Amino acid sequence: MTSEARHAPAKGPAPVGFQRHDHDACVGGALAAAEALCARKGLRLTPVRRKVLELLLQEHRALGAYAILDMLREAGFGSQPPVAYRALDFLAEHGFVHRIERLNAFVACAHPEKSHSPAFMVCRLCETVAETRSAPARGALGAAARAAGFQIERTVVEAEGVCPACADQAAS
Amino acid sequence: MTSEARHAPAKGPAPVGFQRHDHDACVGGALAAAEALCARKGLRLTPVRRKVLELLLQEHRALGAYAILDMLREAGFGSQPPVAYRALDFLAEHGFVHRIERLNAFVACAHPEKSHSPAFMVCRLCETVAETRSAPARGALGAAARAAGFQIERTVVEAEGVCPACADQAAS
DNA sequence: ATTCTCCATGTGATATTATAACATTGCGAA
DNA sequence: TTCGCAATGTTATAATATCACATGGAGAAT
Repeated sequence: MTSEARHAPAKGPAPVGFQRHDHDACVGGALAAAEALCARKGLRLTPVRRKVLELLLQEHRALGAYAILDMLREAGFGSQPPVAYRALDFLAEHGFVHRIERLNAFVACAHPEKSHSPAFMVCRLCETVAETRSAPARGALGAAARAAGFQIERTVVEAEGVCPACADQAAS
Repeated sequence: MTSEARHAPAKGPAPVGFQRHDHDACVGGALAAAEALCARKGLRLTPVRRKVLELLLQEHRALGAYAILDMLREAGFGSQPPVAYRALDFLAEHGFVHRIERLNAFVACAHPEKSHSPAFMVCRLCETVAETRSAPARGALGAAARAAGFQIERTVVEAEGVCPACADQAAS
């Protein structure tokens, strides 16, 4: 047995889709893309909003609103909950971040360009989150909804399990 | 426009799968089944636990822990949060109720007999919840998980939208 | 250029959801 | 009997989220 039953949740930038990658380029690119998108759509990516997005991109995993709030405080922004929640609401509304219901936390969107129906894989050990796409309304759920006359507007799909890194560590 | 934009959340027993049905039989049957199942598995369906299950079956929609707690108090049980949470934890662990992450609330399971991977349809107007089955690990999500080496243990699938009753009311 | 309006932000207070920690009780097994 | 254990009760507190209202700054209307 290893000395910790649970991994430290914060150990350097975590993987996207559990893969290592060039993180600085990833963050910079995503921020630039977000700015371009906001400019095109007439949205205001204000300093707080930009900072929150940057923090989430930097971490590359789900952060709670209060963790974000702490970081905002350190960066010189307001430090009351609504500051964080408002920025998160804006970013989520426009698809730059997603809320992970299972964790009451937020994660930067992996492909904010096109609107999509996201699905997440959440590691129960290290809380890393990977995003993928889903089409839940296409399968059994969609059929049930049509049968019941229920109009689906949005779907929450979150798989809980163990990521490759934690599985390796547990096996060792 | 009707006089209320949002339905009252509590108006008599709400539908299962949005259909009307014989509710007393439904509650009684489910309670009896739960007792039988507990007896078979050596689980203790104590008075608090039974009461919580009964309340959820009776309401037939998602209730928050504190709503349940109020009802427990009225029924003469302990009135501190752990009383409700512990009963809910037990019931959820053994599949008698499900937690709706989107609402931070709980709903009685529609088919507790067999273990299953539930999916929910949650009306954003009246908060009625219908349960169906899903096989999310079978589709795109499963493929992504296999590709990433992620081991799925459990899935949360919740569709948010408008139920038939609310859609009718909005159209009228 | 002034004023107006709107949206974003800042702040204090509070609501809602959830858990920690510890005492007590009651039941079945040793 | 008494031991152990699981369930319950209770106090306190943590974590998450929203309300309400004041302030400030950018662009439009005048």
